[in-house]
Parts: sequence; C-alpha cells; structure tokens
Amino acid sequence: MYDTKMNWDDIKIFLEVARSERLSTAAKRLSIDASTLSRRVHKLEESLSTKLFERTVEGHKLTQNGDKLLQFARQMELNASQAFKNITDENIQNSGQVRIGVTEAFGSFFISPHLIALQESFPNIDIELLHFSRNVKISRNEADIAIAVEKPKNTSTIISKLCDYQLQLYGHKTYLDKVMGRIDLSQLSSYRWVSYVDNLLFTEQLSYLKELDSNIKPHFQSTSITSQYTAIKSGLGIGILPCFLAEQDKSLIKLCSNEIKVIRSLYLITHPESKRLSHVNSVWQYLKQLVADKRTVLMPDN
Amino acid sequence: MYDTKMNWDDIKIFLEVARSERLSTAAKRLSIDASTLSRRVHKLEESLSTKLFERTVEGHKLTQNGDKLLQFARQMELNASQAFKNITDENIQNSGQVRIGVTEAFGSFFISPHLIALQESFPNIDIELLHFSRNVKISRNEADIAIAVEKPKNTSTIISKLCDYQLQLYGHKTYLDKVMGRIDLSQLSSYRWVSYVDNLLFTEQLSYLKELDSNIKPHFQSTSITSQYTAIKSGLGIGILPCFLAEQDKSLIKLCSNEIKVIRSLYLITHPESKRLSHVNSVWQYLKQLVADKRTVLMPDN
DNA sequence: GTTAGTATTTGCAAAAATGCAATGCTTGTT
DNA sequence: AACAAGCATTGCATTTTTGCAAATACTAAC
Repeated sequence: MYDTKMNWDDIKIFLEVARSERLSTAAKRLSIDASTLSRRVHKLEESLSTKLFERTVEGHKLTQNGDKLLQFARQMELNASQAFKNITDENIQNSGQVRIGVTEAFGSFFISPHLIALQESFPNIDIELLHFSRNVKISRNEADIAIAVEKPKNTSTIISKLCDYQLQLYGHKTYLDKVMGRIDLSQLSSYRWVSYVDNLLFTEQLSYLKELDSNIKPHFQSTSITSQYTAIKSGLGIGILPCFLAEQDKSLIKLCSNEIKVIRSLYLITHPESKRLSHVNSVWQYLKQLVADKRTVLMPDN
Repeated sequence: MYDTKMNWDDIKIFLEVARSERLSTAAKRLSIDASTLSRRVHKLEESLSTKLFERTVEGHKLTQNGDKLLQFARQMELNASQAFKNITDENIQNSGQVRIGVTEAFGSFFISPHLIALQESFPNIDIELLHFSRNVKISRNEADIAIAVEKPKNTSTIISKLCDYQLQLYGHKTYLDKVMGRIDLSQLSSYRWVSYVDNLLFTEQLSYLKELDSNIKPHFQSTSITSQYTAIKSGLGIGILPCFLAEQDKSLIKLCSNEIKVIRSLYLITHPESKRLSHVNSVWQYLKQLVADKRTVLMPDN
C-alpha cells in the first residue's frame, strides 16, 4: 500500500510551514519550537525521499513535490476538522457528509433532479454527487455510496441490486425522414449509428451494438452519453439510449421497440465501514425508495 | 478553527485498531507495541474528549463517535496514500485529481457533457464533478475549482469571471394553449409560474421573479432546476430557465424574448494553493476555452 | 567592512514516547 | 476449581523527541 513510516502529524505541521513560508512564524502559530519544526520537516522529507521546500532567503518555498503534498494535506486538514466538528458538536442525529458516486447518465438525468429533494428530507446530511468517468473505487473510499453498472469484483464491499433499467433504440425525425421513416431490422448496419467509443469503455456492459449486429460501424462516437443524446437529437443517426433519459424528450422517437430492447442493471455499492453510519444508510434507503417510486421511468414496459 | 492538539498520526493508528478490532493484531500490523497503541488511542480519545471504542470481550468496537471519526480517517488515509503515490511515482507531468464544484444546472447541462472530452485531453488528470446545493467553500478546500453564480466575499481566493449566461421565459405548448398562446406582459401575475423555493435559495442571484413583478406567486416551486424544467415541460406553467438548458429542448417555447431577459454571470474560483498546480491550472484554462467556444449557447442573443 | 538583525540549524539537558516484562482481567478447558 | 490462553493495561528502563540556548548563515544598513 503506502509507506506507513510517514508520520501524518508531520503533514499537519508541513501545512503550516507551507502557508507561513517561514519556519519561525509557523513555529509561533503551532506553539512549538522552530528547531523542532525544522527537524520534523526534514524528517518528513526523508520519509518521502524528496525535498518539499526550497530554503531561500524569502523563506520556505514549496518545491513541485511540496505543491503536490500540499494539495492532499489540505484535504486531510479538511477531513480532520470535519471529524473534530462532527464529534465535538452536539451529536446531531443523522448528520454528516455522504458522497454518491454515479455514472454520467444516471447521475445527470435520474439522480440530479431528485438530489435536492433528498436534501430536503435530510437537512443535516450534506450530499455530494460525484461524477466519475470510471468505476468508483468504494474500497478506496472515493465515495460513500456508488451506483455502478456492474458488480465490483472486490469482496469487501456491500452490494445490493438497485434496479433494472431499459434501453431502447431512438432517433430523431430529422434523420428518420432521410431513411423513409422506417428501420429495417435486417439491414441494421446500413444506418448511421451513434454510440460509445468502444475502446474507451470502462465496462463491457455498455457495448450494446455488438449484441445487435457486429457489423455496425458507428458514424458518431462519444464517451459521453449526453453528447450521444444531443447527436441523436440533432439527427446525426440512431442510437441506444436509456429510457429514463430519452423518454423525457418527446422529440425522440422510439424505434423497433419490441425487437430491440436492452436491459441493464444498476448496483448500489458501499463499504461496511460506511454502511453502518446512520446518515449513509438513510441515503441508501432513500435511493432504494426512489427507484421503486420511479420504476416506470426506468422500465417503461413493465 | 479546530483543536490542533489532535495528533494526526494517532488517527492513522486509530484506523488500524478500528479495522483489526483487536489492539494486539493492530499492533502487529503496525509493528508497534500494543502498550504504545493502547496509550495512543487513549490519548486520541482525550484530545477529542470522547470515547472512540467500546472495549468489549470481542475486542475494540467503535462507538458512535468512533464511527464518525472512522469516516474521515478513511478519507485522510486515501489522501495520504495519494500524496505518497503522486510524489514517489515518477513525476508524470500534468497528473492528479481535480475536483470541480458546480451548481446543478450548469453542472448537469453544460459541464457534464464536456467532462469526458476534458478527460480525453488530459488523460492523467482525474476529474471529479461535485454537485453542491450550496456555495462550494473553496477556502475550506471542498473543491479545487468552483463555478458559482456570485463572487465569494472571501478574500483569499482567486476569482475570474467565466462567462455571462442568458435566461429567458419558457413555456410548453400544453400550458400556452390554455392561455391562448399569448403572454400579456401587463398581467404577468395572472399566469401559473414555476420557480425556485424562495427561502431556500442560497443566493439572491436566483430570485428572478422579483425583478419581473413582485406580485407573482409561484404555482410550482422546487429547489431543483431540473425539476422546474420538467414541470414547465409538462405544462404546469411558465418559468425562467437558462438558455443553455432550455434551448436544447425544442418542445419549449421562448416567450417575450425581447421583453423578458435575465443575464447572470458565472465565476471561476480557486485557491492560490491550488491554482499553481499545473493540472488544476490546465482544467481552469480548459473551462475558460470551453465557454469561449460555446458562447452562443450561453448567450444566444449575442 | 563592520555591525545589527533575522532566520535556520545544532548541542545538550529535560521531557515524552516507546518497548519489554509483568500484572490483572476474562473466557474456555480439563 | 484450577489452569491455560488471550488480551489490554501498567511499571520501568531505554530511546526518541522536544525546547532552550548557542551557533551559524545570510542580508541590509551604515
């Protein structure tokens, strides 16, 4: 993992030196002796095998690596102060920060609209929606709750199926007019397709086209589902879109709805260490309830 | 701020005890003596004036406050390991994590679609989009770059105007049919309005209706702009929407476009400590370029 | 060129933290 | 009931860290 010889407390004092740019003033602010400070900074540099400061006449200036450390040290400081605040403040029930990691489409078009309602239900919970372009690493604590299209291999996580969602073929009038308003199922590869950039997919779950017809060569590719949506809307071609995204836009026409139908699942993932926190669990339950309520948006055919 | 007497390194060892649930095994894993461990855990508890563990026969079980600390301790661990990785790995130029804090509308409808392109331009930069429902506190390091509708009062931040964006009055055919397809400017308060929940606004910048006619009483209110969008779309009433959101949906009709026009600005905010990091600066520049390229989407009339 | 001033580092004694051995506590076994 | 085993804690000698004072380095002013 990482070097446990690094003393986290030295990072705390590093922060102060980086900000004061002067060992002596940092020492005063920390109420420790400048000599101690000097020695501890050197110790930290040794444990990282790098120089963190350039000792100039103008004081301690951060090196490039010092800058890098500063970035994370600041986050550690934020966490430490949040921890302190959470613990010493009168224990407000069901309060704290919950970071939800989502994929683009589900995040922007399904969760986002209900995020604020969630915040109204739990005024003391601070929700953060994180858009990751790859799978969130719950085990690495990048988020408290992840919503993913595939189950992580990782064993140390709590996984619960959130829902199924349906995807269908959609097109816009502009393009359909060009192809006489009909899609011939036996000639799928002759149309202009909008899809993901194959080799940039972080999961096989999104390679819909291969399931339909391996001969299809997409005409417009994007790693962003929103871009695909916009492309289809502007008549660039046809493509597979989640119904919860496409159905809210009446200008899109559902095509071959009985023949072409893709079902995918979403999984709710968390870490045992997070799950037992009441506020994380509240959000978990809320999300479960939300998809239950919006079942018809996710699976229009059921 | 917070108690500086808290030793961050004690949080590191706390983590191990919380996970091992056993002082002795935690000691082995940390290669320090169990007695030291015991003393340091007690010291941490003292400095926080709280009990972190319930010492039971089954080992050290976290208390409620222990759980709270664990949550933040895990994040600190992630940060520490990222810092270590970033510094010890061969210095890959322009790499690292950049957290962009955005508001709902701009995040979901403007940034999100281009987020992946950004990631393609800078493959070594990890982008995180954070949706905050309030102003992001850059000074507290909640994000590396914030995009906000008003300048923060805080002096210690770097602020740069990102762009102006235009908002207009929109409605859907469903509702317009009910009011004979015309909006009478002298009778604005007689229509059904969709808007924000006044007293929940985190900034005055979003109280558009007061500027138009103080007599308007909204018929549908939501703190979520996406919900307002959906409400207007479904014919619940008319409302002010950002053009970059509404223009992409041809089913919405722009109303009184010459008479009712709201202009707002967005500001790019960062912290001096972040700004000098090359990867944060790269993203900053990218965002500047992006709004320049998409000028017409943000300000259709110019 | 000398001197005063400020800032960081080093020497050393005092203070604090650590490891080891021993103690006390509980549980499960004979 | 006695005993062994496992665990957290305490006493004490040892090691490490700390603060103070002194030393060193460097600049700026006269």
